[in-house]
Amino acid sequence: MIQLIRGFKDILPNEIELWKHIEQTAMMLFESFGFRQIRIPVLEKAELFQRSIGEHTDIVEKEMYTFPTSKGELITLRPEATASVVRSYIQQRLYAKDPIQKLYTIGPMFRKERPQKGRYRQFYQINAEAFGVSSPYMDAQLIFMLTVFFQRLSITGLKVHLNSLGCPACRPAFKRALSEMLMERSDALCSECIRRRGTNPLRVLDCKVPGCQEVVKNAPAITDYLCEDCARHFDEVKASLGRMDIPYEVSPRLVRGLDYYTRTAFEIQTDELGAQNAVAGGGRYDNLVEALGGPSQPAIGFAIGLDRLVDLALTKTRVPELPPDIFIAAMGEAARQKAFEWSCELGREGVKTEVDFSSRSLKALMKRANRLGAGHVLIVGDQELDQGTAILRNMRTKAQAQIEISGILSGIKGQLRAASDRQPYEDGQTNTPKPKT
RNA sequence: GUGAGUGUAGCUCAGUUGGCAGAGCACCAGGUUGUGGCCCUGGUGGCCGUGGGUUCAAGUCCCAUCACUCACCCCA
Repeated sequence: MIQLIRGFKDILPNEIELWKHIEQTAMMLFESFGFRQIRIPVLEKAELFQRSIGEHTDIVEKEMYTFPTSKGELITLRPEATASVVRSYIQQRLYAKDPIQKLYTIGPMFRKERPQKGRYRQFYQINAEAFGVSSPYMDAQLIFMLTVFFQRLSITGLKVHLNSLGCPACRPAFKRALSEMLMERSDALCSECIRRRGTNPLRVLDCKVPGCQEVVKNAPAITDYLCEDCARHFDEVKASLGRMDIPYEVSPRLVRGLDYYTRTAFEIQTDELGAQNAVAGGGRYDNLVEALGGPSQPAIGFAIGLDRLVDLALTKTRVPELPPDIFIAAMGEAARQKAFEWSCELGREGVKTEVDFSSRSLKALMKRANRLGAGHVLIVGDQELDQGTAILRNMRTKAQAQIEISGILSGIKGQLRAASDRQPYEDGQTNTPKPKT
């Protein structure tokens, strides 16, 4: 048997209803906030990610799927979406029409990590990026939008972690102070952190090795080193969140693994998913557009981890079920021929129809209709064809009605409409079993 | 990349000191000759992850390998 690749997975129809529900919720909400969808490629030049994410990040150092083309150019399966959206913003000159662009995108990302709960080598994200706005209101609005999103899905138990990473004006001073402090405490650091200390000292801050945490406890806080502008920005983000009653926690050791972040960084975490607790994360990247060869435009964005969100939503979010409106149970070849024609017509007209073309007993057909959760069954055999009528059974009330075969399609639609008027969409109190795949 | 755990029917799992591979659910059929769910009866379904070794005999013991799971690292 050929198996799928390690860390990859199939998402089966049973789960897709939930995925669609989540995606549609996001799209509707984000569009209410002025975001528009963009679709970007899954493959990009390796250089795009190296330059945006940063050479000394875990992602670039060891997690990217990178291949040479036949011409020898290195291309990479995107490990994240922001770089591509920025590339598109620049390449398509979206800024020329209007520097303010609010964009969202949904799709798979790829990172070659060891898989575990909530972490796959192909995983899905919803990304939102806002270009051309430097105001802290934008930061707060994005976070607000995220919290509304999770509320709509009835996801509870989330916590917003907030930090500011400063800017090129103030971060170096902090880095220096941190680096010096880490040098003094070399004895207590893990080997990984000793290596990182030189290349990317910020990363030592969120190391979970007990020894390192002990050291980090007494480390300087970046929020104490912010320059005046960054401090004011951070204060305004916090005040704005407060104004909208968004609870948050300032986490001075939240640094995030991508180099391009400036100022605001945030993560939305849960404690219900095991070790992989970040459901969404993002931050401001005011220098990235220019660094990748575009105009000097600020930007901020976030990514939602769909796989993890689906895990949470599995127990929390109600998804409307969509069982068939009607199942056609036909006995005998002549009846099956009719069933074929009617099911084609009903499907074309948007009536959710199931039919079984095999020659099985009525009992077996009824059983199948029941299992599929069909609201009605149309029963037709030689007797019915002779009489020019068929039987329409309401599976919930068990009521059966004769229905004329001439003009049967409009007859069926009328009956279904009447039944759903009497029994409007409720909160799933029917005893129809969940359809299986 | 590192560590631990688990691989037996479609699914969840039993399988004793090594001795004929099992249960529940699901599926199919019958009980009811043309009417679903509940009940009863029967049936289909297995390279016991794979390869090697020990043994008269291996699902069981040993070695290797692959896969999955969880955790570390890091993040969505």
